[in-house]
Amino acid sequence: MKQNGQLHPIKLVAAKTGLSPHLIRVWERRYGAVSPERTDTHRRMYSELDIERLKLLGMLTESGHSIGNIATLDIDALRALMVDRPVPAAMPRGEQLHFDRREIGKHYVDRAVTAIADLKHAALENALQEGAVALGQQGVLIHVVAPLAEEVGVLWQNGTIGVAHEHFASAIIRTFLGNMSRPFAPNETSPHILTATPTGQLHELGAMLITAASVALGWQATYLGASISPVEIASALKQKPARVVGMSIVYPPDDPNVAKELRRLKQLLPEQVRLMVGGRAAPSYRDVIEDIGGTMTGPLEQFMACLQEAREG
Amino acid sequence: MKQNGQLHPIKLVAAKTGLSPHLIRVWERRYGAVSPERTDTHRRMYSELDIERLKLLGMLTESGHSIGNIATLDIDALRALMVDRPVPAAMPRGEQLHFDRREIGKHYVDRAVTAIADLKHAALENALQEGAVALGQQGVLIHVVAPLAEEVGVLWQNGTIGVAHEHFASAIIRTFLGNMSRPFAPNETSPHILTATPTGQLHELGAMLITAASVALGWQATYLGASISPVEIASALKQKPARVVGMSIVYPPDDPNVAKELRRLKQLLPEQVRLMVGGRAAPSYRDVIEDIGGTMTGPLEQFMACLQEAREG
DNA sequence: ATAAATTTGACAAACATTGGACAACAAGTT
DNA sequence: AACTTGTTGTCCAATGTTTGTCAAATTTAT
Repeated sequence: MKQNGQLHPIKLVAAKTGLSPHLIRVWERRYGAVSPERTDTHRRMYSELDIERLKLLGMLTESGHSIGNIATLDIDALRALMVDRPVPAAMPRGEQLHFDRREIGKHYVDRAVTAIADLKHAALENALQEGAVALGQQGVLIHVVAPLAEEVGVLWQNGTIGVAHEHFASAIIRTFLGNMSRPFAPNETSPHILTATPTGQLHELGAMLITAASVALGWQATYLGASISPVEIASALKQKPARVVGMSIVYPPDDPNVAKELRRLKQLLPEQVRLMVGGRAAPSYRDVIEDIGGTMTGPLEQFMACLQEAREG
Repeated sequence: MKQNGQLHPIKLVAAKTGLSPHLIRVWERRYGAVSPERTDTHRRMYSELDIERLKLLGMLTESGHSIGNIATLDIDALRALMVDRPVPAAMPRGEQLHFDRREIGKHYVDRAVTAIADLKHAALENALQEGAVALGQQGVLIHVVAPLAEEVGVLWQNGTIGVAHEHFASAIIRTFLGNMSRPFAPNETSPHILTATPTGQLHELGAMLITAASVALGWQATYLGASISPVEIASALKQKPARVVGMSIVYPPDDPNVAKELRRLKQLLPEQVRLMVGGRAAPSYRDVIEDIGGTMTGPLEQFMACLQEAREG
């Protein structure tokens, strides 16, 4: 560690924290937010820790906390609050909509990732729930859950988090998606879709995402799960006459078995049933998919667009 | 599981819940929906629990409930409403009490099995939900979900239903269990338990059952998932100091690997952490479990009894 | 000398609070 | 149809509090 941490003058601190020197002094005077050292000529000199503190305070006030209430909390309490902070509402409202929804989504993804790393059940759920409030049902799927799923996959593969974290996250995300996929009004008229993924069970999240997305668009979705054979799907189709079969392929980017299964599936499907394949790895199978008359969709957004279109067609 | 006694100003609450500050105040004035603390200058300060309440109220009114009717319900009732479907059709009320709880459970299991065979999402959910109403949280776990999980396993192995049905059922049961394992009130004092299963991902349900059961008994449970290595568990224990590690072993009745893993686990566990192993296949490993000083529990009921006892010990 | 920091007091903008008023809507009644 | 009655979200005005910014006077750096 740092035995004799560098001390920094206020101007530098202001630059690093994005706060004005004025403000920093006022926070000190009024609320005792920090207590910097002084030179023998009364100049403030801030430690790294002070800077960290001020940065946190800046972000937290930005997102709605009032400075008077948090100024004296210790640094761990501040960090704890960061986990639950909502998206800064400070922007002029008009712009907020213009602002990329992806930006807002990122905020919640960050929160979710932190929660996962800390194994914080409630915090993860809150992040998702508040994301749903901020972005709407469809928005949270596209801009929070989908990127989060990928992020978790990445972090897992590069070892930043363990399997336990990954499963912990999956369980909670699945519950969240499951709640979303609850059939709303049992509306007889709305079209059906069957969802599944041909690949291993690890990648169920993709299929559940598709399911939730379908429900959000007003379809009646039946989720068949992972590692489903074409025969199973065909037989399920007899019980649930669906207009579309949606599949998600997330991982193996080039598996000849998957290609084979897709062809097989097409043979077993009735004529009028449309096949839509999405998920991260879908592009790798573009040729096969087009060959058998299916629709390849990339990111979730595109899948939803296709689904929307299929509804009229 | 907010350990934070922090209070939040109305602005922040508004951002987190998506309600306007106006509306929050009006709900308080007219219906007593929340009773926030006040600062010495009369400003409202909301607890995490208040926020949770308001979030739920917001979502429920959004989906059609009238605020006047739900404003004063307690938080558990609100959560129950979130999961509620319109149709509470049921059993003959009068006889209900006389029956053995197992008998009643059977009724719901039957309904659930039918729903699974027909791929009826709503019907399956209703069966579970109504089972929970009739038998209570613990009762539904012991007498409905646990037997149902076994039944599905059997039907699947003998080919009566396909993988698709099995996965379909798993997804919905998991969501149901996930909703049950939602951490309740921020209760700092309740003990922690980590749950997992060492075997393949197919048998997650067992572990989730244990998790839900623990929560029903007032524990704070962290679900780590399936195929978790001893190392993972030990490392998770550093983040979440738990008193008990609960494992579920459902399937391979005699796997030397599992035995090895269990021994390994014991080595890595701190002294005071207790190990409890349940699930269908647990008895096959009785020797190992006793050897390493763990507790073997058979059916879910027994697991819950042990957990109860461990709470005092 | 010019630029930057410090302290103090002052101020305006943003934010909260209370209480009342109002429009939109749904349901039941005449 | 017209009229009541009740519910619910929004808005206004008057008052008070919190917070960011500024100016003035003074001291310190370059």
